[in-house]
Amino acid sequence: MAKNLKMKSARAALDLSQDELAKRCKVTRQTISAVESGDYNPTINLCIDICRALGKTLDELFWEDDKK
Amino acid sequence: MAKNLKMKSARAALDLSQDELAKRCKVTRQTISAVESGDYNPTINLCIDICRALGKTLDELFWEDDKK
DNA sequence: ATTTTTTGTAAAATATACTTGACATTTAGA
DNA sequence: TCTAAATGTCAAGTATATTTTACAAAAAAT
Repeated sequence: MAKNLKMKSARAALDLSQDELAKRCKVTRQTISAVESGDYNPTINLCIDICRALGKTLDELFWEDDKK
Repeated sequence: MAKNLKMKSARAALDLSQDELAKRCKVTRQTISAVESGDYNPTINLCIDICRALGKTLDELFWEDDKK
């Protein structure tokens, strides 16, 4: 799976560490790290929590409109 | 959790049964039923598969912008 | 009215998301 | 340099998403 660079840059834009984002989403730093590195299939609720913490929507962080 | 009526109506608009949608998403009918009834926390990959099968995006089917 | 399809739901089993704890490496600041 | 914060990753455990099998009821079709 591809790395989630959109999420990584959205987090960087807010100057948040993985640990800080993890706390706001009530998961562990390892989980955030795994989601960003892309070798993961997180639940929609976690994705929504991440989006809210980063001020983005699902489409902005987790949707790829290129076909297939 | 609230029922996912956006998903239910998107499926109805295409005249697809839960079973048919389930096959296209490679999950069981029960899983689709649970997602629609809302007492569930599906994975993002399943959500994406459902969106693609129904011709919608994540924001259209799984995002609530009015929440807090 | 009767059959067939669709849907709701439930218990037990399996697959996997997520945690906990830990250690190594990289990056940023002093 | 030196140090601390940030990140990558791994193994083992726990929580939960998803499957399998099954039955009953609602809706649609004949």
